[in-house]
Amino acid sequence: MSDFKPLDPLLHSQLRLAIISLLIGLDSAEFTFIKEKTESTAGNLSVQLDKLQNAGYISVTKSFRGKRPLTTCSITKVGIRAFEEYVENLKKYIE
Amino acid sequence: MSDFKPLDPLLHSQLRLAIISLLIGLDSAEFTFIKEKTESTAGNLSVQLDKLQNAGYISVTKSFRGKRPLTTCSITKVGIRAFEEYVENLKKYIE
DNA sequence: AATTATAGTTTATAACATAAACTTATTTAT
DNA sequence: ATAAATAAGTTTATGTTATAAACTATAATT
Repeated sequence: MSDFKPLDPLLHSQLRLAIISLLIGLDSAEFTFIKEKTESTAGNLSVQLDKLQNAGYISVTKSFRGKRPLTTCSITKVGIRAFEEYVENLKKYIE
Repeated sequence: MSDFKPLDPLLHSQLRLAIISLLIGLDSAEFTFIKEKTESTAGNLSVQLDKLQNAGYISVTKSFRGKRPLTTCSITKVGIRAFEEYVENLKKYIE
């Protein structure tokens, strides 16, 4: 029972894992907030958010605050489930 | 204190993590044993063992069993320390 | 009116993970 | 004795990734 289960490659990435880790504790988060918390560059963040969204792990809403673009993200149920499974599998590697 | 510390890229890789995870519980392990346990291909394993060795995380000894080549690996103190730190950092992401 | 700041997106590139092909030697079968 | 198959890896090729750099568009400031 000490098998190494495959780790979801979408989550086994430092930045995407940090994003999900952050979102799982929040209702939603803004692009700039995620950027600050994860200390990522905007470009990298933009790309990784896209991937998570395409996988259905997060939902991304684009709107405006005043006249400025505002990108808001939140984790989906699919994302939560994927994260839980990832963590479960990962633990076999690190315990 | 919920900062996302950088994750050692050498360990944040499914196969290398599995290798280290395996070796940390053993005195040493043979190439073929690691290959079976991690369900990796020989090529991939060979490459990843090289990387871990170059980083000083494992030591690799090449000898012969009878007339066949025999590659034996074991984790080093540096490797143990790196793994411990990796796990410590990783936990911030998954707790 | 220029410059700087905000909020991102798109593109380019270097590193990576992985599989496929290859090497060298050893058994086993014909 | 020779050919085929197995063992134990290594090397090379390739497709993906992560990341940074460059860019776009608008807004605020000097």
